Amino acid sequence: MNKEAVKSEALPDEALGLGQQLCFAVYSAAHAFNRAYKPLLDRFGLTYPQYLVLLALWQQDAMTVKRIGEELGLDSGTLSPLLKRLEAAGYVRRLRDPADERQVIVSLTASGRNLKAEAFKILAEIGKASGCSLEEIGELRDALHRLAHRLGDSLQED
Amino acid sequence: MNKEAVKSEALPDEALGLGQQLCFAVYSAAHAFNRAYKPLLDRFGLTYPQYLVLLALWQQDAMTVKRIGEELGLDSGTLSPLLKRLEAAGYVRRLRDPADERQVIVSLTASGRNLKAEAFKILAEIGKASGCSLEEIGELRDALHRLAHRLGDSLQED
DNA sequence: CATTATCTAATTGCGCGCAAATTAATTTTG
DNA sequence: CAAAATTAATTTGCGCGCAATTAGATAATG
Repeated sequence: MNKEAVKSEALPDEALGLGQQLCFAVYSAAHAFNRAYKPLLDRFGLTYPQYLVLLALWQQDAMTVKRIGEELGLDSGTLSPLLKRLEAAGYVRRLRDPADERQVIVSLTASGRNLKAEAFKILAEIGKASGCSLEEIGELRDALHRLAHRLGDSLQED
Repeated sequence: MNKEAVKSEALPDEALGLGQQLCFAVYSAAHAFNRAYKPLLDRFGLTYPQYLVLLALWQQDAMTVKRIGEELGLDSGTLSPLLKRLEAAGYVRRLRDPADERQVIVSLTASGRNLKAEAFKILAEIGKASGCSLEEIGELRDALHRLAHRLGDSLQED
């Protein structure tokens, strides 16, 4: 009776180890980024998800809540209160679209636009902390995007 | 006046794009894993972080809250209520260590141990959804672990 | 041996992240 | 054009994740 015959899944016990799991590596790296960004963003009274919204708006200003949600992969239940806090902090404005009153258009304020210059410094600091070359960053990033898309696609197929 | 002279940071505007950022790729992949695991874990009444605790306990049973926190990178503020829910679900027991009453030892119940067999199936499903070869998974995982450690180290140095 | 310091969990408060329900506006349709 | 269906955003409820505080136990110190 060999090993293969005993375990039909062909997965050894160690396969369940935390350190073996890709999902846990991603989970840990996400938290590590959060912790690394925190002291850099605290100065501006921003959280990391709020910073992501600003990144999206610096790329393309005046988006609807739905559009921002598509960019970040978040729903309005998450974004509505987050955007209110960003507005209270003075970085964005929220205005109903006169052409379609269901929609809310989120736009940067002058203060929000000014923050973009600081973002380059933050990016440089994080880049240094990550200790990755630009090539390494590019490869990792693309591999993760492919992974996320495949995981997302697999949800539809059920 | 060439481009380099204009921008002292030497970082082009596109560098701030969401799609360019490694941190956002990690953030998105983490959420994608969460969403992929959700339907698989719902059957057992588990959340993804609770599943991670079980992974840790299958590897090494009867750990203190502090030890589990070191394994997962979480503090007692997160773990205390999470472990109470895991106990209420019948998967673990929480007992004060008689030798040191400050510590709480978390152990698997029979029900928690039995779940390990299901975890192999979950792992196989996620592995399929990820669409990664074992080599690819290994490389990505190791690259992310190195990244997380470097980001964590950089917090000490300030 | 009593005081102080340290350590472990638990608790509180706040901001995500998501499901589900709600409200209001627009579009589709019969 | 009126009724029904769809859409966008908000709200509610719950579980992380983390900072800060608290309570209780142990260790270190004078």
